[in-house]
Amino acid sequence: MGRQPCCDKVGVKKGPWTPEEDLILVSYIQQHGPGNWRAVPTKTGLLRCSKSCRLRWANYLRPGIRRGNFTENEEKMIIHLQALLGNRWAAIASYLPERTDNDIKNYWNTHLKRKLKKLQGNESSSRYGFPSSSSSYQICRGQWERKLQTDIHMAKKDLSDALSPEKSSDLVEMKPLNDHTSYPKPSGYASSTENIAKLLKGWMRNNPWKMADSADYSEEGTVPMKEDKNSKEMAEAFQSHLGFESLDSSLSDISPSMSPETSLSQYESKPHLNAQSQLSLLEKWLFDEGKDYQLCDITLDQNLHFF
DNA sequence: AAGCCCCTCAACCGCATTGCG
DNA sequence: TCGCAATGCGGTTGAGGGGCT
Repeated sequence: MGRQPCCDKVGVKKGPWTPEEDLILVSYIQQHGPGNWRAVPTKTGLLRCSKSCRLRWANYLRPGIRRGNFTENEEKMIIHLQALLGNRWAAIASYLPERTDNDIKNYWNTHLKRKLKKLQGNESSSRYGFPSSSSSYQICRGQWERKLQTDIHMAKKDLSDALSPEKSSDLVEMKPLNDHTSYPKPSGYASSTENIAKLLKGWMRNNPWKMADSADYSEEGTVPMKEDKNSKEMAEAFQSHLGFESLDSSLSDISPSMSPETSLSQYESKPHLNAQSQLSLLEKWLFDEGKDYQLCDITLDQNLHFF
């Protein structure tokens, strides 16, 4: 017996979303918060299936998404994570909080895959300058796996700490780290989402499940601009909780601290603290390992072994 | 200017997983 | 424990835009 379709196919609209539909969806989520997608089409009158609504929100309308212009560091992270995790785009995306899995997947398929293949043809010219013997590759994988286990263990510990009663209240109040980076304006129809951004303005302010700092949501997809002393303190506390110093500036562009919107989305679909913890751990690992352990022995062409 | 080709990315499809009664 | 509904995820498609001839 076949699975029931997620929605009645009759009368369901398909294809690109119009600005009007976006506005309807955003206003609904503004009032009710994301989730219960099944109810969205009936409650909003949108002729879209629940999955389409969820996807539209998750990949496009959700605040805090950065689109296009992947930095070189992001590129490196994606390449390494893809080698490590395979095509688990959602998992990879959890390490790049501003990127959606769909975006990463598209970027991989359209840019990186080709790039790697090109480089494979030119084996001697490893862009990252790593050796490519198979033995070092095996050692490297083993090190990656051991390191991953350690990180998972640490992440679990973070989680259990976070869930302990005496700490949980602190964590609820923990604010995201803001670096006040402006997100680039989306392209294409996305520019129409300036309207959406305007609609979203004040959303966090009125939202019962809003995050701290939300009152400063600014126009056109930028993150809040106000420096909050408390958030700095919390950021420091957070980093000390993780047990290492601030990431260096090379990381800042791939890990710009999370905007309230991002935090919101993480509350929606990603484990906030744990994901952030793992993110930081992995970032540090990815960019330190190359120096300290020569762990990044995997050349780009070796990544091809994984797909 | 017109036609063709290629690339990008938003969105769809279907399977997997999770949650709940 | 089971079955169903809801949600998540990854692969794939196709519309639209840009570049080239």
